Amino acid sequence: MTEQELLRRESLAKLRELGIDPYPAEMFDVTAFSSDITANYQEEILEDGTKNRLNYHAVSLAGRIMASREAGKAMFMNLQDAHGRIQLYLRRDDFLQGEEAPLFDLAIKKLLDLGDYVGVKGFAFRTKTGEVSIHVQEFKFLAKSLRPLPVVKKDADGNIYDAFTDPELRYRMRYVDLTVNTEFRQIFIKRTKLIKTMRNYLDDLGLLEVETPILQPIHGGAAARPFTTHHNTLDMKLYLRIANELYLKRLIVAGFDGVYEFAKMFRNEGMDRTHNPEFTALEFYVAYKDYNWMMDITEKMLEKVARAIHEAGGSTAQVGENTIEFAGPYRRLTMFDAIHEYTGLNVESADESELRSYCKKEHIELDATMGKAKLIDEIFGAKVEGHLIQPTFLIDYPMEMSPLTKKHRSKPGLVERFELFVNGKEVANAYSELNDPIDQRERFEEQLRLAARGDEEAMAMDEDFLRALEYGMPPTAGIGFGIDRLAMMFTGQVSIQEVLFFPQMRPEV
RNA sequence: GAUCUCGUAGCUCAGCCGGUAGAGCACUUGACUUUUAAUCAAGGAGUCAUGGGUUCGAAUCCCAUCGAGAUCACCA
Repeated sequence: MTEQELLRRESLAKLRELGIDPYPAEMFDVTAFSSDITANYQEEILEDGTKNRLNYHAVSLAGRIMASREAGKAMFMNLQDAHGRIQLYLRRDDFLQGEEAPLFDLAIKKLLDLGDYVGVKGFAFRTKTGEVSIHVQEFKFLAKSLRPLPVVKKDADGNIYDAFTDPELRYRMRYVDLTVNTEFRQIFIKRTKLIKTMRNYLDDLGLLEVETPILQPIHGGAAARPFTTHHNTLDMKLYLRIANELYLKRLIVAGFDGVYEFAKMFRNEGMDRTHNPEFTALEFYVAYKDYNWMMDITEKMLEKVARAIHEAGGSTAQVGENTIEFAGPYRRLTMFDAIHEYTGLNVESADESELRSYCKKEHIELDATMGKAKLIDEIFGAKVEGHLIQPTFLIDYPMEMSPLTKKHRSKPGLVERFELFVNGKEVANAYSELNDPIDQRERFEEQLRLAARGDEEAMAMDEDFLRALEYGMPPTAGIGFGIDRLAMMFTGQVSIQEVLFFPQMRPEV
């Protein structure tokens, strides 16, 4: 243990010797928050020049002591509660009566440490230097802190000194990060606002919020490597879901005409600043709709989200240098037109060997198993994706890449699919859902052929899902949103770790 | 998985053409009854990520391992 930790444990023991419980069980009645008092405190100057305090004559607040300044027989502290900070003013004379006599000199002056949770009662006033403060009349230890927090100081101009910035420590000890770097709390508050706004919007549309299995015997609905686990009683392999799509569609078969789920997904793949092994998706499915309807709904929903999060209610979000406008309509661009626009290639008429030689020329990595559809996807990823800064619906994908999507109503070889790109990143993926069970079976069989060729991410045949489709699924539109990526965009963050409370980390030694 | 950079006191960092460690804040003791990055005086605190090597001698040079970040690959 470090010197400071040992000293804090000694303080803890001494408090107990004084009969002060450092971890009292009874509740502490909080009647006010720091931010309300600093914002609303009022006083008047009387004719004789004395001050008359107009409100907060008796308040009770609780939080952590984050700074302490002794000034002779007086003391100033900064108390941090969930809403902000307020200065406390304590005078020795106020604590000299009766049994409480040792409280100031011993307990408060010597045994209180930065980071301790305390409760105080007193009245608000304004100090000589103009700061709204609490003149403390009663002081109670609520929880002792046995480790020193990093001390971050800010001067009058707002310059920050000794900021707690090491990303490893911040992510491993988010409790320290958010205690000390309180501005990061806003990211998570905005994230929750994002989810709530979406939930309210879908509820207003009449959709039903549902929960579907995380442990799945067949990992379906997306192309990704899964986490595997084992159920002892059933003695069977189970997968953590990589998607919930096939289960939500079963519920459409069941007769719910609109369902949604905010779902943690798990994918056993690389980690970087936009990927965490577990992440959150919103998927929703609505019967009797198609992907055109879904584009309209997406525009409306994201505009609502933007306005809910934007401080001034605007419909934009700032990501680095880019101001992103979330009010629709968004540009709708076919996959083929997009590639033509940014490369001059006509992929529709080109054959596989032409695409291959283009990729070779542009140093786009390939392998022999890639078919034309996959090559198109690679070219798109390398040449187009990064340019799509303002929200753009990329529509009408080649069928081979989209085994769960309905064939295009008028364009042979394509499917009714769109992905929404914002700031050069995919944030949503939507289809007119394939509901023809015979077509769906053929698509699964094609996936099996890809798997046999060595494609690790090809989808598995799901006989139960096919059985459900055979009973009949109405025409349906469905979409999945990457909530973490949206959260990054709406909070201006470039790393997914900044929008996850507890990003995945390697174990500490 | 590959490459590059980084890991020194509780925090933020300096020291790195080799001679067993420094600063600010935090901490301890003292002074100060309206201070606020409080101030003033004195003091304590480190297995320099871990293990090995080179050397008379390693925080410093070399190798390996662990952890982190960035870029790339896979993916959302």
